[in-house]
Amino acid sequence: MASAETARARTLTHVDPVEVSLQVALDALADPVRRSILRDLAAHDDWTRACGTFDLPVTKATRSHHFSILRAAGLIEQRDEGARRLNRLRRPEFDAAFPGLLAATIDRQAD
Amino acid sequence: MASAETARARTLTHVDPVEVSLQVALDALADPVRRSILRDLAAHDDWTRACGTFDLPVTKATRSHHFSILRAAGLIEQRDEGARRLNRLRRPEFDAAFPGLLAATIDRQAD
DNA sequence: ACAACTGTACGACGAGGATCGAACACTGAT
DNA sequence: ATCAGTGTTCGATCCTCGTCGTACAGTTGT
Repeated sequence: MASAETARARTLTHVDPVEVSLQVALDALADPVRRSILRDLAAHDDWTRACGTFDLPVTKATRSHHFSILRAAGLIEQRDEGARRLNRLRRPEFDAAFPGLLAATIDRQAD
Repeated sequence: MASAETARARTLTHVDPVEVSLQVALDALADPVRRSILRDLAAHDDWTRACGTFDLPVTKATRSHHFSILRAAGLIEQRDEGARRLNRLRRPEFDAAFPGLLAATIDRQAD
C-alpha cells in the first residue's frame, strides 16, 4: 500500500549527500558537453529526459561515458524505465556539497 | 608629477573587466596547483606574494606555466618589482564576470 | 522468433596538458 | 665585473581524457 507515497518520500526526503572531492566535481563541470547536459536538465528538473533525447555532437558511446562521469560526480541520478534511462539533476544535494558552484557554472546562456 | 597617484588610481579604480570564456575559467580552476596558488593569494589580497614564495610541489618551470594560465584566465594580475614578479588576485573583476565561481572553488579548507 | 531501439563495455586512437631539465634574460648585491 | 637569485622559454616526455567503432545486453514492439 501507498507505494507512490513511499517512492515520493524516498525521492524527496531521503537524498543521500554528495560525497565527492572538489577535484572530481570541477573535472565533471569542465567539459562543455557535460555542461550542456546539465543545462538541459536544469530546465525541467523532473525525470523527463532519457539519455538519448539530448542534442549532443557525439556518438552514443561518448554520450554514455559523459553520463557516467556526471553520475560519479554526484551531479545526476539515473533511473531505469523500460529500455530508457531517465535522468534527474541532483541540484539540492550538489548545492549542499558545493554551494554556488552549479549556479555559477550552468546558470548562463552559453559558454 | 603625481606618478604614484596615477599608478594608484589605475590600480584601484580602473579595473579592466575579465573577458574570458567560462571554459577558460573552469580549465584554470580545475588544477589543484593553481587552486593552491589562488587560496594563498586570497588570504592577503595585496601585492605581497612573489611567484617563488608559494609552496608548490612543482619546479619553477611548471610554476611559471601555472601563473601564465591564471593570468590568461583573468584570475591574477602581475607586476614587476625588481627581479621579482608580484601577484594579486583579481577577485572583484573575476567575481563580476563569474559571480560565485571563485567563492565556490577556493573558499574551502582543502580539496 | 525476429527486428528495432536504448544504453553500456571494451579496445584503440589522437589531442591536449602537466611536468621536467636546460638554456636564457634580467635584477640586485658583492 | 662577477655572481646569485628570479622568472620565462623551449623541447621532450608522459599520461590522462575525449572520442569513436564495434560488440553486447536488455526492452519493446511486430
